[in-house]
Amino acid sequence: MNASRPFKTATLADVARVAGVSPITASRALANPGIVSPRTIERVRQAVETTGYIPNLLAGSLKSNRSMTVACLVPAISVAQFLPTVHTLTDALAAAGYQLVLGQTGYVHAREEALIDTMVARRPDGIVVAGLVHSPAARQKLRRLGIPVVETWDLSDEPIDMLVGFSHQEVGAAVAAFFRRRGWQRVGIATGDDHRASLRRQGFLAAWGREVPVAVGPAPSNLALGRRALGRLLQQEPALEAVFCSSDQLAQGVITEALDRGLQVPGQLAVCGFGDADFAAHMRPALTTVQVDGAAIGARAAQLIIDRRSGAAIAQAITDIGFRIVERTSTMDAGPATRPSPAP
Amino acid sequence: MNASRPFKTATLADVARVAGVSPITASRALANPGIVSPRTIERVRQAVETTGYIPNLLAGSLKSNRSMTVACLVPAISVAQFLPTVHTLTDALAAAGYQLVLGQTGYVHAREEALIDTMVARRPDGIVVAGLVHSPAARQKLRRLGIPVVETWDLSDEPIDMLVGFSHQEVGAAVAAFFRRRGWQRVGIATGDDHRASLRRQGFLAAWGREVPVAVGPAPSNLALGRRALGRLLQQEPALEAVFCSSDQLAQGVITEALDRGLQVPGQLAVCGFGDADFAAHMRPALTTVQVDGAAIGARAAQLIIDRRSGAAIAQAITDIGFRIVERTSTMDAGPATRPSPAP
DNA sequence: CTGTTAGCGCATTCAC
DNA sequence: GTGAATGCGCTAACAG
Repeated sequence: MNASRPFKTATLADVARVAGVSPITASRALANPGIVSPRTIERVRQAVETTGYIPNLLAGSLKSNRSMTVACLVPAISVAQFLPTVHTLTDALAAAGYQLVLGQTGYVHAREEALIDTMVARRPDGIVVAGLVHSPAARQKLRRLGIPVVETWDLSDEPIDMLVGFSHQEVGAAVAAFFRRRGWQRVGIATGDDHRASLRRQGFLAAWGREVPVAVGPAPSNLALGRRALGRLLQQEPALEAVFCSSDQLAQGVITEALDRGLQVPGQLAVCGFGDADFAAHMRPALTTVQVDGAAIGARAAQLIIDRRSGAAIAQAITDIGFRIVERTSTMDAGPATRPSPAP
Repeated sequence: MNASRPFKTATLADVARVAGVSPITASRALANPGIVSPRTIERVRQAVETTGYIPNLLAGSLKSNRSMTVACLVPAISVAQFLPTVHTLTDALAAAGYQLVLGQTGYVHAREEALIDTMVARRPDGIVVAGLVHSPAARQKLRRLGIPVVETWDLSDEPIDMLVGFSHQEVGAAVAAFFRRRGWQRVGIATGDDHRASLRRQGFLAAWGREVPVAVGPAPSNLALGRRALGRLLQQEPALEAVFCSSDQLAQGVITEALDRGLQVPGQLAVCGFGDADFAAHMRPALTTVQVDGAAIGARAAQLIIDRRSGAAIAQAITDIGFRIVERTSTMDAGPATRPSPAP
């Protein structure tokens, strides 16, 4: 049965003794084989085997000041949006020997600060944040500490350190322009209440030029919230022609609710999502959405951290990864021409 | 600009000097305030403030042999199935001062072993695995090390240490019994190729008593794979009445494809998923599925690790968390009676 | 290519 | 209630 007390393992000193070398030679044989003779390496390798040695990275980190960990802060791991980023980040870092320490801020800014303190106490070699760090105190602290920080999934002129993201206002503006090109007049927004979704809404409204019906629900949004949102939008605007949703999950709910109410999508209602989730292209109707390469964000964030720690110069501290609108069935053939006369 | 070299922080010795006490007193004031005088605590607290001290948990861990980290191994973070477990686990552990270190095995058993080695090198106070650890070498190693291990989302008579899960064979058998009660004869299975999905399929087939059409796709499954799977099932059995899917995402694909082909769901085809994803109850038709309390698994796993490390006796090393079939619209009103004559 | 010395920052153990 | 000494396991820095 597994005990509650700490477990005892062979140390590097044990390995060195068995191999008949000094501890530092054993250390080098394992960490830096290039500068040790092949015969010594082999002896150490065998000693590792017989002793069942497992290195203690905690001890190594203390001396070398490199913990080989990277902290990753997300609002909640269940937010589908960030999954490809976390996935790729984890893999890319693991390939370079880093482990990812996960923290959830829960969309609460106060917790963000406390969480950063806890994370920093473990001396991560870098911190990757989904979104920007909002607490000024936390920003200042991170800047002073000089830990490599990558903020992601957003854009800012003054990141704490490095940034990989895109402009949510531009996303909103692009969707507004797209809706306008289609000739839709009566449009609405179904959105989560998180920071980035709000930016997209603002961008949309600024480009659109006048107020439109908005249904706001708590983040993270899902299909059920989308269904409710459409109900509220239709109350405000029974002749609704198009809806911009802050996530594909929300869009799926809007479409489900529309079809359930006998509204054709497309035809009577057009729907645009955000995120290009794996189901977006394959649902019926196929969902028009804003595609963001979340995996690329994770890969670039990992590279930035690794480069920074290896002393390489960072050519570009801010990367705008962009986005594009993927037009699919959910926004086709809808518009004033095909729109039946508005309900009373 | 953030530097690539290690950052320098005030140490506990600095705090002690500023507070005019010895380092160990400063340590106690922060970690064990109960045995230090209030005046001293206040002086130390102020010294922490002025120095900007951030404790180094790495150093503390080395001495105390408690890293206050827990390793969590999942096939891939993007597998929606485990998200509630990881979410709850992270939060429950954080509340007790533990941080979660995330690792992805990628459904590759060889990587599982290497990943466990890497994780163990950081001396976690516990390891939580989504699923069972399959590599015998890794099992043996973990057992010998005596680290608290919680295997989850599966059942076994001989867990490495502790276990919180349920029987996938029983799930399959329960769905088979459910299908039989409904009187369906021509049933099929759409499934991912991962271990647990295979167990559910086996359980289904054993209870069903004879072979049925099966469409297997790569894990993790999604909507697109579900669409393809239905196509293949219909090739094998054009008069298909009901499909058991290894995930709700897969089921969503099967339903989408069915509706797209003009098959009514329910009415002509019944579909049962697995997992009770957030969208299952709200999609149209509402999805009948197997509900598993993933958050409860995470909460119990956290509790087990915390109890074990605090020396508490573990009353129950194996917890069968169970499951239940949630009947919704997707399996209603379908059956031989309403089934049109089979296609040629 | 290998070894010696020293110390990372903290908490345990023992003393007072 | 506080302090001094010691060492957790490893690696940087310097020597040879």
